[in-house]
Amino acid sequence: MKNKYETIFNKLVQLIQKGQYTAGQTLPSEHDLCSQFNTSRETIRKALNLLSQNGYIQKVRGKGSVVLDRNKFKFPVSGLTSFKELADQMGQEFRTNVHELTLVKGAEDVCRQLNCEKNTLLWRLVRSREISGERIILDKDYIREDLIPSLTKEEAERSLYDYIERDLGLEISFAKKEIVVEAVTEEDEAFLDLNGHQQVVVIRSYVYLSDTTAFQFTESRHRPDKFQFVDFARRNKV
Amino acid sequence: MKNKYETIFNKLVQLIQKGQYTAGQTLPSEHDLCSQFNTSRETIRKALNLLSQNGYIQKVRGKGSVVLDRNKFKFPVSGLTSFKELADQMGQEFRTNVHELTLVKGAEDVCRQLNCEKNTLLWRLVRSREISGERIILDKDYIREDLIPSLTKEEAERSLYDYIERDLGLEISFAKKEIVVEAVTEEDEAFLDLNGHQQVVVIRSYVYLSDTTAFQFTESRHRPDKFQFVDFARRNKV
DNA sequence: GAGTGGTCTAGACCACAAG
DNA sequence: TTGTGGTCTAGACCACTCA
Repeated sequence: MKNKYETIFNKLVQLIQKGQYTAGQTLPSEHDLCSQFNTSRETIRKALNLLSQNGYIQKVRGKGSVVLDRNKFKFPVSGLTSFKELADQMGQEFRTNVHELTLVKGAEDVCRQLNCEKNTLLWRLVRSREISGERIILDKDYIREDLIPSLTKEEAERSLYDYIERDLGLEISFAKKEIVVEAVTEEDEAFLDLNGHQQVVVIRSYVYLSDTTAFQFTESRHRPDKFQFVDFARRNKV
Repeated sequence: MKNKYETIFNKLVQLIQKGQYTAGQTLPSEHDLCSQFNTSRETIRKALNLLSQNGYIQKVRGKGSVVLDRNKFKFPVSGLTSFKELADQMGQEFRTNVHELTLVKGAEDVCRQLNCEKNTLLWRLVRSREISGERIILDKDYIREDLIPSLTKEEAERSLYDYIERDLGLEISFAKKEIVVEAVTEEDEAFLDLNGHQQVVVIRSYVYLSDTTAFQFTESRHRPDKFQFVDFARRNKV
């Protein structure tokens, strides 16, 4: 809540969620919003761009900012949504089991992805995720020890992102994700309730800090019947 | 090539691809770019935001715009990439087979998604996609006939997006995609080379025009061993 | 302290939609 | 014709990085 435009964005999200503006209506014009929030038009436009990027509105030239039916879009997962955020959003009961938290010397392929020397010390963190009593997801994380020197089972059980961003003050900047389908491994069979499934959906993520260093590689393995990915794509406009 | 900032964006992309600026280097400062392109700083910043959104650079406060190693990110599929664009990008040989192009009365579920009355006339288009001689992808499209009155097999074999955007002048604005894994259907078995796979990866897309009307629903069914999805996510900044 | 990007302002002109 | 959003300008001040 520092930036003016983020503050305005948050305020408008609240209003939309409260039903002040409903789907199909238009928001007040940019000119009006300037008066309401006592600010310049470019600042209002930044706030509206955030709304647009998050699927709240669609801007139509000559008409205005049309409020979208966000229920149709459920939740935009594209982005850096963590398991905790996701489970919170869906109102599901969930549990995290930490199976392994060790320091290992990074294998060649992992280190290449993390842009560090072979044999750099890495945290290896293996967690299974339980929703409604079933172990659905197996998360394997590799994290650079030189960047995150201390890491405990308790922090891993809560949320890694919370710990890294809130407690350590590191800023996560962007991530690349890759989704493929692969055959199950022994690890999958050991830690997941597979219900006879032979394949899992694998999401590999590379997470980067705001100084462009890669610091984490995650492999998230999902039972296919419980996997869903939602992406909300826009055409480029700035 | 109308907008100044898009022109500058395209120019900078060219320079990066030609190796004028390589990974790890920084671009000239925003101030310098203002002089070079004889424009204002906000305009330069819009061009740089496009570069950032497309994974070419990362901006670091106090330092500059760092050029990223885009090979590491291959191609960002998140967005409205069509099969043709994708195949072009990957330099693969591909072929499209049109199996069905008919006018049908929309079933209830499809019409609800397309935000139109039940029994509205819809084009039903079924295509399989062949890469290196294997039929890997089955695309099923439902398109509102009132918006796209004429549609021929030839257009469907080329690129639907080309036809809609270039020939009809309609502007595609945004899309929602959902990815799930499902059991194979009889249609899959008829039109795909499944190689014994029992499940397919299903991408359901809802495509919207710039006036917020939904006009297309697509179900894209992929053989799991050939499926890959790459997503490039950023933190919100405007 | 000099240089970088991040935010913000108060204008301007344009393209487009709708009455 | 009026009102809308889209683009663009020429400044300003701030926060951050690095020598």
